[in-house]
Amino acid sequence: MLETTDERAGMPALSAAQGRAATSGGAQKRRAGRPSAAVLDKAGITSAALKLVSRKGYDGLTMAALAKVLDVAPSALYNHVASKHDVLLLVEDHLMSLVDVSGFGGSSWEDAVRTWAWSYRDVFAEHTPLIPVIAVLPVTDAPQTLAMYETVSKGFSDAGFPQDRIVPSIVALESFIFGSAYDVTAPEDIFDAGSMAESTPYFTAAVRHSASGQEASAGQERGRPADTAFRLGLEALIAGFGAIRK
Amino acid sequence: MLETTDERAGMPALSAAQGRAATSGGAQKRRAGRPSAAVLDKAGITSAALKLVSRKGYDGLTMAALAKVLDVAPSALYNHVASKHDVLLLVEDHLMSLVDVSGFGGSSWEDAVRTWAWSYRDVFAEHTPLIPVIAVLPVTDAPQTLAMYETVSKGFSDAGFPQDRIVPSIVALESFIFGSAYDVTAPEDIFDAGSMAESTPYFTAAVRHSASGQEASAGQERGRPADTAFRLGLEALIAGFGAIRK
DNA sequence: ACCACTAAATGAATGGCATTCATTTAGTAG
DNA sequence: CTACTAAATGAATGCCATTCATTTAGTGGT
Repeated sequence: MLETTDERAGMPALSAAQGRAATSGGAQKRRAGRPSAAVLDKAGITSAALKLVSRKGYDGLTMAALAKVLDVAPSALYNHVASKHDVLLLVEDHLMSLVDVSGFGGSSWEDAVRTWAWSYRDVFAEHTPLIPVIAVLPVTDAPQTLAMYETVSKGFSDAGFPQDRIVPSIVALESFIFGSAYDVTAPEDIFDAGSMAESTPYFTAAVRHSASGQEASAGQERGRPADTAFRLGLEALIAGFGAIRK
Repeated sequence: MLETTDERAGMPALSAAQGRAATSGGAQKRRAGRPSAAVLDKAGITSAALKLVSRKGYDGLTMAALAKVLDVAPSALYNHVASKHDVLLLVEDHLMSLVDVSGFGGSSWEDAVRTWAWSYRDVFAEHTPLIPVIAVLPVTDAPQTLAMYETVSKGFSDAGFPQDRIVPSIVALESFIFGSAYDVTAPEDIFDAGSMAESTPYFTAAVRHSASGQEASAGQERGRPADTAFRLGLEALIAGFGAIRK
């Protein structure tokens, strides 16, 4: 009990506890005490948190704001999650189900990794504040995350990876993906040396030429500087790891 | 004025504004009003922040705690930095000077990159809360950071990299380094699937075999799981990027 | 020598935040 | 009927970054 309350359905995650704030104008407040029908559950909290994040960003994700969206007192949340960190874990695990692992099983190992890595990066580029949470998250209590690892592990195994290289390879790819997700959110002028440009001639020249290298792919899909760097690194990792297979 | 106050010396960064709290028992408080000799400066704030972090971690780095270490009222800090974020930038830039770029110029490009990447990862593994700050930090107001980029850019240029590939290559390496820094801090049992192990056979097997792969290097230098993954990824990137050179 | 200005400190707010606790009410097991 | 547990409210609590009015000290100009 206590943890199994909402894991039954798995996917839908948008079931109970909606509409009150939407249908009623949020007018008459609930009186104190347990309501006849439960207002909150983990699935509802998760989807409300996602809505809130997409509207207001992670700065706007406060327990108070979350409670307001759910038309509930902030303290009520603590009957369902132990802390704000818990809420972030719920969100994180939900996002993992959005990562595209469909290539494993169908496509070649190389193409499967490409599809997986790009979608993984894209998902978390929109949620970089979760990266410190994920990167250190024991997988135990994150079913979607575990499911992703299982699919990817099987893909590597089927591709002929020696057993003892599978986890390190995945970890290395993930590290690259997390770092690259930050890169997506960096400002365009991140490498503008400003007034110190004269004292850094090599760097300044390299930045200038990378910009002109970009012009070729202007208006293209995946043509931002962050995409160029990601593609370059990813292809190197795929080539390097591909050579490990027997 | 206003920004140039402490950039003069560059390296030492441990000069002014010390000892007051250490020598005097912190007994008699300073009376209000500007003191004859300035108590605070950026170098002092930076080194106090570093001390505080090493003693109490980043959770312990609060403006109040920092003020206490410096024997000053919290509001006094705001005469020297605009925000806590500013303090983090000072710390970040100082840490960049600890990254070992000495390989560029002496060693082969491969060895220089190895030295640089390992030390970069090691430094920030101890300071992961700064990663979200760095990854998105315009380089303009971070002199040490800029200096590092200059040295590395020159190393890549001298090694025969085409100009338009230098920045993307460095960015890709950095992304991998940042992600890998998190990995160092992950708990040992991060991949323990717990009760769900039966439903994830491929993943569970891979985790088991990666553990036994580790035993070989038990007690070794750079033998932790995070080190294995980092080496694997780094060597793949070096090999892949090395092929770009003309 | 005086005056205006700026720089650097104190100390007292301010508002936001996560979290806790006492209380109330509703279902449920014996 | 009676405990007990679950799920809500609402009123604290304590911490945190930041701001502001005030005080004092040095500095440049006349």
